[in-house]
Amino acid sequence: MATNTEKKSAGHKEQERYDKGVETQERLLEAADELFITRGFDGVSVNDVAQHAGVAKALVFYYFKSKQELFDAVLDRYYQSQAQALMDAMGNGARDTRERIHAGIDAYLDFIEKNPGYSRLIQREICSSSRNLNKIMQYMAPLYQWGQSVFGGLLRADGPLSAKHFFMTIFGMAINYYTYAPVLGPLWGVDPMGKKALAERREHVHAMLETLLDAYLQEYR
Amino acid sequence: MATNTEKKSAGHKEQERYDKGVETQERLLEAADELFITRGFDGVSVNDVAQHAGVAKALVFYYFKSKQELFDAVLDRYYQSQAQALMDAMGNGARDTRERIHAGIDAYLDFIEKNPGYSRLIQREICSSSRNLNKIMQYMAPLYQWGQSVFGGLLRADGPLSAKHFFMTIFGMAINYYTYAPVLGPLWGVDPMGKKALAERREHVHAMLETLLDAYLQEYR
Amino acid sequence: MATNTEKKSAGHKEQERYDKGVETQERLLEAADELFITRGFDGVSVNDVAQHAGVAKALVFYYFKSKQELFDAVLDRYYQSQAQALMDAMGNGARDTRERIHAGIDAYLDFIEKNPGYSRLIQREICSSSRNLNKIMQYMAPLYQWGQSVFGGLLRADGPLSAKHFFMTIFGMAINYYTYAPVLGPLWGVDPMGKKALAERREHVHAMLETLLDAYLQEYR
Amino acid sequence: MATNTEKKSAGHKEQERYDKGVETQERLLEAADELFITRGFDGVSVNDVAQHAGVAKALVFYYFKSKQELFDAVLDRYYQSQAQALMDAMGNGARDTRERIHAGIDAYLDFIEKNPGYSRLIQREICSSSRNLNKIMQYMAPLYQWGQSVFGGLLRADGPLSAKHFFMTIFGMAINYYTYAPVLGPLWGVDPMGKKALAERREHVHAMLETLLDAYLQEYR
DNA sequence: GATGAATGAGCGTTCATTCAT
DNA sequence: AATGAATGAACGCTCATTCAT
Repeated sequence: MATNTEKKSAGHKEQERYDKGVETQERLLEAADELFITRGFDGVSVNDVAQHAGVAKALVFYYFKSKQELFDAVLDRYYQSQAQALMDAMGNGARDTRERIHAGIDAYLDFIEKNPGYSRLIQREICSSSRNLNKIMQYMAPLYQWGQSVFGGLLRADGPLSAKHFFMTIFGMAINYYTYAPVLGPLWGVDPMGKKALAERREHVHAMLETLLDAYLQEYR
Repeated sequence: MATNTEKKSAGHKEQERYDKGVETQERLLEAADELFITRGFDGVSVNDVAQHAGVAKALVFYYFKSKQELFDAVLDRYYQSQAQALMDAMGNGARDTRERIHAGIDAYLDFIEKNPGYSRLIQREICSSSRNLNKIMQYMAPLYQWGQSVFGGLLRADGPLSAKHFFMTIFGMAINYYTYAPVLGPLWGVDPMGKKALAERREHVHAMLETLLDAYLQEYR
Repeated sequence: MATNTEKKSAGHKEQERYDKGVETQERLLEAADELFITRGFDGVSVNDVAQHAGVAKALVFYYFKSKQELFDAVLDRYYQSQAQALMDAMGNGARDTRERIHAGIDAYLDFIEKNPGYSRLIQREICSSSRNLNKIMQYMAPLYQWGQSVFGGLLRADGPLSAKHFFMTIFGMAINYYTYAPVLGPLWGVDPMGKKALAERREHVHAMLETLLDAYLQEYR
Repeated sequence: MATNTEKKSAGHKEQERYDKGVETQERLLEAADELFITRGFDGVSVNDVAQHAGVAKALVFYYFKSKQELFDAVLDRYYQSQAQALMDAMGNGARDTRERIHAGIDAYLDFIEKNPGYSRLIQREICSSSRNLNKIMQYMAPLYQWGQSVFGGLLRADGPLSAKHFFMTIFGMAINYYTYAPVLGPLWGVDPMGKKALAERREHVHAMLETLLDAYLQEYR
């Protein structure tokens, strides 16, 4: 089966054949990505995806054995190719706690700005509870671990001022702007995802963060 | 709308039938509410709603001429019957700014805790951009206005420390805990919607708020 | 719901509405019957059935919640409306054993001749093992009981000359002619389901039966 | 067919490839055989067959230009390689009529016991009338001829006691036990295809046969 | 006000088959 | 000889919606 003996060392013809499948699969993922993000799992039909990718509907099932698996593949692609890079950026450097926190938030904001669709996709799935819950846990886990790694040692584990509440507060503060962006446009009269607006928001978040850190992490300044 | 416009008095037969109709419509709304909240617009069929309400499917179209209109009606019911009450609570009293802010946040948290489904429903719709955008604007507008009314006079209108950013930060801080509740359960090992956990969260939010107000609204103490 | 108060005692208009559904369901069963018999479960599509009945495909699922249930309904209809009549005919009368046996075989042959399709349907399902096995058991059970009731007392329970082997032999002798009828036509050059041929076959079976009874049930002559 | 037509000798590479092809085709037939027998033509997909054989789906169409032709090939393989052997066994020996009949039945029972799947496959096709009718004729023809050769000279050609009825009776008596085997298991509480049960059944058939021969072929004892 | 009957369009999925390599 | 890629048609089934009563 995979013996592949002597095949004349390939040449570009061979290459073409091999690439064809991969390329098609990639095109399907791309199409699925765009559609799932804007309309959600139930709002997208397999036909939509196939048409958007310019292939026959049956091909979707040739590459992904079900619609659900295609959806998972879209999520996994994000998770694997980019969330990892995010964690790397958050973790590296041996700076002090304050710097690590600011760096971590920056890395996370970088990630959201680069993948606004992914954030919304995840957010929507969370609102639908149950289904895909473990996929979301997979997404949250590294973020939460980062939160524990920076706040865990400084704040108590329970109560209103515990590390976990702190983390959720900062997380919400950071992500909600992007979630609500489509509404903020008409409301504020500016493009909230424009370069200038994003920089301004980032500055705001860092300022808030600094204030809170001043208040609760004084000793680690 | 619910003003019950007398209908020629009619005799008790008429009255009975009229009441029955109102009651049926109410039952349909109730059923739609429950289902749309947990599964979203595309995840619920008209049949589901009718069955859940215990009436014939065709009745859905008798009372709401399409599925979309039923969905809108669910949203409107919330908006009209409850969001208004929320705004009232936020606005009333002539206390000083700090108190008004804390009172406003409390009123909003009360509302979310009482209608956790609605929050998620709205959040999900926001993630789907475009569709129902004006419905969401309708939801956001009074909140945003409240934000302007308390922060507008104290902070400048633009830049990283403007009122609008402040509002979004507090809003995100407050709502995100509830949005992520389904994930926090497994992650934290406690029921995040339990009485004790909710009280703790509320206390946390007020503490964060106090800290930020201390830093940025000193002069209005 | 089922209160149905005062509906003007129906009249033919009411009657029409009621009949419409029953009639359509009946037409679907009729169509399914014809098709399943000639082509088997897997050889017939729901679309085929609907088209054959002259209704929309979706109606099939309105009346029968799956293709399998439609199939079962076809089988049940036979079983209930006719197999019962068969058993009645086989059981009644207080004649002696020989007469009861001949009468039973006659009743069975009557049944097969009247429902040649059903026999073949059952036969085919038997060849496909497993699936629908209990449906077939349901069909066989009364026949087998009859066999036991007439042979059980006269022959031993085990061994080559036991009642159960005797029953299977007579059963096979009787039914196989009808199963193979489509082949016998070309082979014999006559219509094996023609009136004359059927009478001849029946006479043959009785003759064989008589011979076997002479040999094994002498004492009960 | 399997005469292995030398193909220019070619060197071992050629030979290898040729053998591999034959072997693959054989493996496909084997897989198709198993599947068609248990699930019927419509219950098996080309994909099933290919997977069961461990080869690519497209190969099925390389060796058998359609699914139907693969099905026919399965039937033909049985007919050619085994039905012939059956006929040989039935025909050979120049013993007297009685012995030839018993020997013929034994050979047929041997065949059924060795190929229980084939019998059911044929039986199922018979129940589906029309389709594949000539394939079935091919199967029946030699059996029928054997029947004519042993009974034809002794009994009249027409009427209830004619050779053809006699043949059908014995044929049905013999084959039906095997056809109904899946039902007899639950019904009798024993494995009807177990060694002991088969021997018992065979003894029964010979006993019945003997009784009938005693009655109708006395003069040829 | 309320229902059962009916439908066409679409759903996710599988089919047998073709083709370039 | 053998394969992966590709497809159009069909599969069983559900959908939102209409209509006569």
